[in-house]
Amino acid sequence: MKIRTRYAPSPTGRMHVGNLRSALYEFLIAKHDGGEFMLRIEDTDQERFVEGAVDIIYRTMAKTGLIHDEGPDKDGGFGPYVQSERMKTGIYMKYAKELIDKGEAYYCFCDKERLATLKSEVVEGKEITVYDKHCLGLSKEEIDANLAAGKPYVIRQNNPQTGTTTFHDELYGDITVENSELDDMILIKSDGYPTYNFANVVDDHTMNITHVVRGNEYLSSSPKYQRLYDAFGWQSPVYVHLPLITDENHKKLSKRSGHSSFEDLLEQGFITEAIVNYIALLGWSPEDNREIFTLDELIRDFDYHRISKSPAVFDIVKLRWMNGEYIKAMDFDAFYQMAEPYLKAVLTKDLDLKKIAAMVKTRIEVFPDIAEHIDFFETLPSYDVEMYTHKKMKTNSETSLAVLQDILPILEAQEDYSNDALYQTLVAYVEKTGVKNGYVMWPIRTAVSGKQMTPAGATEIMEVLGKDESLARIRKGIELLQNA
RNA sequence: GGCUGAUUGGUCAAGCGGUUAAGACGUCGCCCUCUCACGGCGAAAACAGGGGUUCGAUUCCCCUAUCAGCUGCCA
Repeated sequence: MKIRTRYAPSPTGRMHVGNLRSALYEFLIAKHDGGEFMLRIEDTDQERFVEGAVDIIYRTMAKTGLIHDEGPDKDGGFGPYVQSERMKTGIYMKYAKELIDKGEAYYCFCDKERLATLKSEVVEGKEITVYDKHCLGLSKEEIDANLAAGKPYVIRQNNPQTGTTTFHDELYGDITVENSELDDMILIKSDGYPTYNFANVVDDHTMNITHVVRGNEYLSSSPKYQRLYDAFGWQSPVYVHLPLITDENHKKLSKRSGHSSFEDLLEQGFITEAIVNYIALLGWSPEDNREIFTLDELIRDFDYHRISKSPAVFDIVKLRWMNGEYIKAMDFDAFYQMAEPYLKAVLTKDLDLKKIAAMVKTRIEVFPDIAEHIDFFETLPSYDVEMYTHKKMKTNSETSLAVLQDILPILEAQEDYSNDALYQTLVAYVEKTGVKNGYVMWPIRTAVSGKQMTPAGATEIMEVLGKDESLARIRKGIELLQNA
């Protein structure tokens, strides 16, 4: 039987990397097996629903290539399954009533006031409530009367108070809990919507989901879901619970912890493929030591049995490194297309942007890094004469002044300002005077850039700057050194 | 508090009874070099603690500690 998985987000905001990773793993598990992947929007909480959140999910899935295989018709393709839409068919209520008939669930008419009296303890500001099965004792007549009177109700699961329940997770093994620990959770809310707990089970079964893949935070409520499957007489799916992704403080990622949503990362200059690649490795590793994967390669190599069990810290430093690897591997045209806006944000003069882009390609990790490398092309920054002193190059203010004064006429006479020609000229000068390359190159590069570090050497910079600007900057350097 | 889970260098992570305990990021050093970066080479850096089981435990079991998640008419 083909594997069928689903990504089931609730539309409450941007997709952070934990959500994205769940979607990715669910996609990969299905695709590795030649199976099918579904998208199901879990919007049963009307209060937390955020306008536009479904679009964000949609955009993110499309951009990352996690395309679902099935769903209601939409724009000539497949839309997502949407729980609020499915609810209109009465599916959840139908199944809830089936459970009531079986004695596995019951109507509960308790109001908030009564529930409040059940609160037993306060731990870290959280009140602990365990429902006391009060309404389980209602007679058929009482229930009918309440219903007829239109009294608000919920439907609760009826869990036994003795014995144990066990379910199996592919990663964590058998997990057993005492039934007395199982609260009678609400299946249908008083607004008629199902809770996640219930809708999830009903949908996964009716959609023939074979592998339920979800975050670790559901591990402790899974026994309750297992009881639901058992109550219906349904075969339970294969469970794969994923370890949490945390921030650098080892706390569960949330919308406030940094800027770790997929769209935030894009805005910070990360590449989609690098993000997907990086998060694939956050909780999973291949048999070999490879780290760079395309989506297709992930599909081919992904074995969910190798998913780890312990939480992983989202490390933006390593993501930056990986992003840099992707940038270096890009072909130049694709790189230039993405780099151009960042170049133009800094450079307004008529300069050869492609040459500058090429200089910077191996030096950046994310696109916004470009700015700091190229600002000197636009205007010569003011700099200190100390910059002419470099121990390894054996240069200082005096030697630099001498070199620059000596070289100036040669550069003035030079017609060809291409990198190659300039380099030849300077190397010839170096050989003639018997000094080291750096002894000459350092002062020139300093003069034309005004910076300690540049994305290219002296001659490449002069090539881009052109003869007039290069000479002007060198003269300015001489002046600076003379006045020091 | 209760329940469940996790615990290999700062981070990701291999290992699935016997290893000099991989590799990557980061850090540091060296080489390359017209500076920096790229690239190459190298270094420092880990099995939470205590009991078992075993000829032998990072690997299996128990306890403790720590961390996390759940404990909602949220998912």
